[in-house]
Amino acid sequence: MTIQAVRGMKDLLPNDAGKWRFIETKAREVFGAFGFQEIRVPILERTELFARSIGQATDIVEKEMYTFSDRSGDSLTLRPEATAGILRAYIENKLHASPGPHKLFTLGPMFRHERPQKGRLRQFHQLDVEVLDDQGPQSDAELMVMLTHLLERLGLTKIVLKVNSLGCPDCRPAFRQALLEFFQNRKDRLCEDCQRRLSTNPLRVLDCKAEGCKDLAERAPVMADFLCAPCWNHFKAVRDLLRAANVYFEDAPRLVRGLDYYVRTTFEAVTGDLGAQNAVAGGGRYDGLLAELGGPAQGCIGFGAGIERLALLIEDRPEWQAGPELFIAALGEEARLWAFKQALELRKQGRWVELSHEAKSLKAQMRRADKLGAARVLIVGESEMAAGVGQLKDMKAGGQQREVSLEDVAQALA
RNA sequence: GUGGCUGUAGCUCAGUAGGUUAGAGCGCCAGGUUGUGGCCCUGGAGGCCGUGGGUUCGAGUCCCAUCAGCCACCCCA
Repeated sequence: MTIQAVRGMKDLLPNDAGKWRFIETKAREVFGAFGFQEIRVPILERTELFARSIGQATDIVEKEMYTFSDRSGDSLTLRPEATAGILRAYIENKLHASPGPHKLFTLGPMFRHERPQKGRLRQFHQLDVEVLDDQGPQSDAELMVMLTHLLERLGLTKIVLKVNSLGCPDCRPAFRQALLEFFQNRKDRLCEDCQRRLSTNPLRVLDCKAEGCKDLAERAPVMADFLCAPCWNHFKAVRDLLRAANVYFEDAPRLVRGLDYYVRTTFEAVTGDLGAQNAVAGGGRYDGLLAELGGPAQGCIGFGAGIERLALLIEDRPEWQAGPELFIAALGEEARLWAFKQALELRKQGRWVELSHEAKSLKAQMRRADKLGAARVLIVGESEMAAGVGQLKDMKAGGQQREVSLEDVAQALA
């Protein structure tokens, strides 16, 4: 049997690469304008790093990581998300020694052993952005403004930003307790999964999709009522800043994110066009995590955006399929040799030039030029070689043709 | 990890109650034009019918397993 790709891992073929390039260049432009600098970190880290940062009880750590021991017996895992590695690098390279905030972005593959479906792969790619060493609500707002701006630049308008605050270690316990009591008293109306969640992570009951749980969640206590003064002020400031920036967003009191480390602000960019996978980007504040990993006690916030999911929402554009500037159609040995050399010459000047490597009929060469989407074709046959001229044909403008000197083809193209 | 659906040419799909050489459209190649693409016409190449077993005189068609894809749950990007 022929060897197949590993399940959930897709090839990005040339036809689709244009869209990815579009996403990545737009992202670099936007991130750059907002002062973010690129960082690249390994996709393989010690397992412990993820276990400690993402949270032992999360699905990701419990059952979705690609973990294995290497030849020296160390337990390594393919990164399921980008934040942990960046924080590790930040601490290890003592980036915190210089004054913050540090604005970083990275992009690349992540790995989660889930069952693949639309918009969900085992190897997927994220644009990931982090602000390290900054507590202020401005960075929360700035990040969301930037995300919104990026989505606009990508031509995505049907995406809604959802915002919530999860409070902090000072105020969340009371909320959690209230939630627990509320659901405990109505336990029989929860789905099986949620009954289990009550003991593992009661907050997750809030965004369960089962009807009964949803109804109940509507009437459950909301975090906003439990936020301590600092958290409330922070939350209010963030939302005021978003309004000041004219960013449309919706309060999502039941938005809970899967990773343990989030505090205060969490947000998600959602769409209705991706089936069950409605999030194209998600993030939040994780103030305690850096210290947890042995770094300084600095506030941090970040988000990740799924490149595949963005790509699913973006329509193809003709300019991503641009063809060569020139196709040289040569007939006869002498002309073919000339074409070979001429093509190389033009390519050295940075022009995209194609030609047929086989002696094919003019018709076949023309067809090929058309298929490639060549802007122009230079026809050189035996009589042309003798006369030192070629027929330059414009493939777009109705096939107009004119005679040009073979002495300086580059000039004729200008 | 759980459940449902699907798997036939490069692509999108037909394929009658199991019966001889498996079809179409698009794409590809060639010719129609001694040297001119896109449209049209003609011809051609291309298929271990996902894979492995089984039932049967006979399996693309039925059964089982397996792999992959899709959809939902779960989870999230």
